Amino acid sequence: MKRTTISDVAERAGVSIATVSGVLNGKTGVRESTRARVQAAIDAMGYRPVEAARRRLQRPGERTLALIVKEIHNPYFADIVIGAQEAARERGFHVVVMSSEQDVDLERDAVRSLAARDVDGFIINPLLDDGADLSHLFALTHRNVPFVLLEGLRGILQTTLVDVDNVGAAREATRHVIDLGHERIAHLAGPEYSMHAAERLEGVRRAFSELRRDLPDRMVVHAGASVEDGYRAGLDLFGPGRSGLPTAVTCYNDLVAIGLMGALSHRGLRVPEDVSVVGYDDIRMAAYLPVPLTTVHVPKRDMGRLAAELLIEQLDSAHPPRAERVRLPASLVVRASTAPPRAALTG
Amino acid sequence: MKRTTISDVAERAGVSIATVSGVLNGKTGVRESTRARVQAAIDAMGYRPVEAARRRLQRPGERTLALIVKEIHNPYFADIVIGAQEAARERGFHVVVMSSEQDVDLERDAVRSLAARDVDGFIINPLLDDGADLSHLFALTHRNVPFVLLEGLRGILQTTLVDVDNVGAAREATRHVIDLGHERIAHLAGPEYSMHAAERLEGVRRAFSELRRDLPDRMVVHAGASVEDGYRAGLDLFGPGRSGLPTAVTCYNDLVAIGLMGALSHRGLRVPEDVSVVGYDDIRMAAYLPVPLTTVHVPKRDMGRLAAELLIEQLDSAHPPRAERVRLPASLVVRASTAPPRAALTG
DNA sequence: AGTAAAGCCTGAAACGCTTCAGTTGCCACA
DNA sequence: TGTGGCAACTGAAGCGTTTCAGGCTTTACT
Repeated sequence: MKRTTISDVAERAGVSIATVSGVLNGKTGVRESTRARVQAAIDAMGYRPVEAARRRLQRPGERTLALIVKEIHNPYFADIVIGAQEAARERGFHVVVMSSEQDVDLERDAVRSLAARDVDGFIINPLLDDGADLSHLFALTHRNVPFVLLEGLRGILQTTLVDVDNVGAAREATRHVIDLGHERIAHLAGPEYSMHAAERLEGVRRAFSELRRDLPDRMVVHAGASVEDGYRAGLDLFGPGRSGLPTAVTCYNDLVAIGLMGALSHRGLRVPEDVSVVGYDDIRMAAYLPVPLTTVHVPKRDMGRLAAELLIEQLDSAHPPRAERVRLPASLVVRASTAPPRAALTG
Repeated sequence: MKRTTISDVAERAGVSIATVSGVLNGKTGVRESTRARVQAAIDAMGYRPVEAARRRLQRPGERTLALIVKEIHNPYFADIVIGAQEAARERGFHVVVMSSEQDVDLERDAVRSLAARDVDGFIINPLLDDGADLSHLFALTHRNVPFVLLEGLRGILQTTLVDVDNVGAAREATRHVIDLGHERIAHLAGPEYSMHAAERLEGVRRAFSELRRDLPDRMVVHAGASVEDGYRAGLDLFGPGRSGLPTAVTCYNDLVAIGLMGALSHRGLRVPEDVSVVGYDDIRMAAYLPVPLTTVHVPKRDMGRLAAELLIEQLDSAHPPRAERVRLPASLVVRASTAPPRAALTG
């Protein structure tokens, strides 16, 4: 069964396709009786115009940007979306979002399907897994579809990257708890193959090595990126029968920190009295938690804005897409979840 | 400056457009030297194929669903997205997300722009504001683009609606705290023109009226839907110099409840000892909070799945889109944030 | 050297729509 | 009755691709 087209409708209504087109587009100069007849045919046949045939083929059409995030649940991305949407809207663009949910195949699929839908440009927070098959990104390059990355290595791809100095910020966060007097500090690291996770872990390591201190392997646990991951890791880390418990924990992100705080509470430990907790991202709720979270503020909204702006700039200018790396500032905001360790207080 | 087309490239490379098309699509039967020459022309001119001209015009193309949410920050929608994405993927569809951010114009725009991009169907959580201008939805009906709603009145539109019994669930939640012995119960209601908010408030009212009890106006505050809204409302509700403070608060959603708990903590009040708190939605983190949240579990993922399934069904079947309302079960899950009031305990 | 088979490339139709210059038919007016 | 004007409609071109039946070269064999 072939799809019903405008000529099927025209035939059925006994008019020309031009008339049907007129009805479809609310043009004047169609007699009411004709309009009704055409509309009846449309309804009867369940006709639906093929938009592809109108759009770019005839009109300039609206322009849209696609934003591909790693996990739709993370408020980190929500703010980036908001920022990108703002900037895009100001320039007459729309933003559609797809989530790869940490699945490389989904990411690849998303890029392909959106590219086939004439999306004008992409903002992608890519999954950088082991093999790092970036063919879908190269395909974009190949077809002159511009994109901006939100995570990744410079140089790997000839394109723009918007991010923050994760190593530096994580170092600063770790330094904060060290300076507070903590000795046993754990780090709940993010997903294995995430560049962000690697960078933040590197920052933690750097804070230690700078002071010629040691970060024991057991103090680093790869937890994941969700509240539940943080909760699980926390329950485990502070499990019964454990000795040498950390007095401070830095987390991959705020979600993990929130989960950790839940676990601590369930273990009867208090924040910050018993354990100091540091997050990362500064998601909106961080400041409103029962114990406001000390965390690294990442200018997510600005990142979204900037990514969209740079992308649109590339779109409108000629073809040379510079491979620049824009680093926005990120810095620690100290709230109530960190304090000197009890030992230091009483000692 | 007109857009570069395939024939511009062909001319420049000194070949026919068919050859360029071949190169573009990686067809075999193109000499390496030719391919290189064509590719050079493509690169030099920054040529980018107009996807609209290929897609539906020639091929069947991939099918995609659009999901329009009210606020990208609410994890409620994240779960719906996940569910819809799962169901869609199983059936070979993609899902793109747009957020209206509580702005009717944005919603209208989103629908229009996506419809123009040949999205096959919509799942929409519509904004039902005062005037309730639904013209963009009628436009969809008019063009035979099927859609499923996640909020709204039956009958207003001839279409499918997937939701839960908000009135019943909110009633149950309120009943829970009443049964616990609370007398002074406040409700942090959602955004003014939200149907969900109205239904939930109605449920609260019903719980009271069934018991011939009174719900004073000052115990109902329209707070909004975010953590910050809950925090603000909480700070205000439990502000200094206030008397007759509530001993239990039911909230529009979990985010608001989280904000409220933050405010209570900052006011030196404890949950549930001083104040019981009930949320709504059962977002993922609800169970992992320091004080696990008593809340109404809404099967968000299932709602997403179901919405996608029903939509795809409509897509594949003939044209009669039944206007059915599917109600999924929602029920209270009692966790640690609710307890009998102190008075009741000591009394 | 002649020819069949391969390999490479092209012309033109087709995809489903919009648009616009006409054409037709009708009515009002002189 | 003739003329003009207008409203309603139509035919065909054109949008940027893909596709496919050939056509022209080259290669490989005899």
